[in-house]
Amino acid sequence: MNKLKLHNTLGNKLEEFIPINIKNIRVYACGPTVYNYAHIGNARMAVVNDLLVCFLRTIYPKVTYVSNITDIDDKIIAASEEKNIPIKELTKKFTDIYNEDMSVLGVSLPDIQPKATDHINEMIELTKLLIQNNFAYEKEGHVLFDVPKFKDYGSLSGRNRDEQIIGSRVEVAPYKKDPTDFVLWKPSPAPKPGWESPWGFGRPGWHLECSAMSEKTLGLPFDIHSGGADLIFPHHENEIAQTCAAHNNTHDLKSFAKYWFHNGFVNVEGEKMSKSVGNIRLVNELNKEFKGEVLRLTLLSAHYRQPLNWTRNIIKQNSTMLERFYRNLKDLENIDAYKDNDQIDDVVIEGLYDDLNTPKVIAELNVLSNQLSSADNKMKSRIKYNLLEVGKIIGILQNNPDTWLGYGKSAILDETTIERLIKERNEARGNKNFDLADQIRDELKEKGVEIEDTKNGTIWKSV
RNA sequence: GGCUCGGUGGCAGAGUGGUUAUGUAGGGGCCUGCAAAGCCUUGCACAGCGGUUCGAUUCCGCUCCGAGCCUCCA
Repeated sequence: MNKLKLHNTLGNKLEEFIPINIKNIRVYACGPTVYNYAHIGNARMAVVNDLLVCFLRTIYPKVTYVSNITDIDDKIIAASEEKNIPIKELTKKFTDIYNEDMSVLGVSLPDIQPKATDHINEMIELTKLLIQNNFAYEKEGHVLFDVPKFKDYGSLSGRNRDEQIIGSRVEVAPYKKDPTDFVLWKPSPAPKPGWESPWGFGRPGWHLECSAMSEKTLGLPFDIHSGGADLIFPHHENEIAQTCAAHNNTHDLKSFAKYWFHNGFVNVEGEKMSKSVGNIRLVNELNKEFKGEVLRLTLLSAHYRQPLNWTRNIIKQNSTMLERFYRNLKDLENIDAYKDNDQIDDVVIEGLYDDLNTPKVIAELNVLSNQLSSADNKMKSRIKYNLLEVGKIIGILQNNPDTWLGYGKSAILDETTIERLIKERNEARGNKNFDLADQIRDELKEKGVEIEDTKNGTIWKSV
């Protein structure tokens, strides 16, 4: 029996996943700040977590997946002012675009997608608790978390407070008692948006929302808390401090979430993706050029914790691979997907159990694909079963092969015309008039129709 | 400066103390009138230097190089 192992950032090692409550696995992923189009890095987080949740669902009867939308934040305020669009309108627009773009990549909506602005009260209550427990203090309209009081601060990211102060490159705000203290609540002078609170009109600090929303939607403790690797510090470190301190569980960091799951970064053509370099790859743009399934497979072509270097070349390679799988499925269209024990081959599925090793899984699918040429019908049936069932988990190969490959569909020519031309060409071939035959083929190619002569006759597809 | 994580064949990317990763690209061949697809076949690897070992790409140490975080960031 396979056991799921996941890398836990809290402890920094591979651990067997043991659910808190086997009847309901609870997962929280830090979602996007919605002030712009999502880029391929956002997509990696969404796809990896979608895979995690989808795989968990094959093991456990119920999984509750929560991923938030951050809809109040300095960058949003700045974007709203710059574009002169009300914040609500801006965040609604980019939330919708985010969900749409992700769905093209085969990412399902989370079960709950809470918004920060719907949880201001919870954040205020949490802040009150922290003040009450003497882990937070108010100064100049700010409420700050008193980091030195939290002994285990830094455990997640593996750094200690002193080193951090020495290495710090930022000026310390005058209202902070300690350089590492962070904001829970801050003043928000009009026209900036804000809410009434015991500490005056203001808005929450960034880290507070995820502490509030995860507790509200999932209860404490929950199983897995995830996000991009850059969130380890300070965001997740601060979340742990807030939640544990608010509940006086400062000696048990796992009283918040048991497993911390982080995906690696996406680089672009070997460089960090950043606005200054101008190499941000937006999902919205990529979706216009490539099939979502190709992008998804490309995102899963490296292990989720490894950096992924996003280049045109790897998209092309994965596209070719995916097309081959679909050709396999096309060749297998008259074979039923079936396997005696109704189980995915162990050698194939074990990669997923081993910290979601998708490159291993994909490699094993290729091994199966290579066996097709010499397979009998029983074997073919098994291979088809594996392709489809594993594809279901990792989010590929669920389309109709004909549709995916473009067989029998053309945007330019109508079917009758194509069939007539193919017939004329085959007549020409029969008469050994190959010049005419090739001429017809070229003509079709020009109109985006490619033909293949198979032993069952000529078939055509759009390219 | 501190804390992480890496350096595998043209490219991408797993893994392992001794045996083929896998894909893609390239070479050769088969099939085809020719294509396309398919099939067969074939190069090319484990940054460097030490150590442990019968044996290391895999473990340990050092060196070099790269990336991320420490400030908003997926």
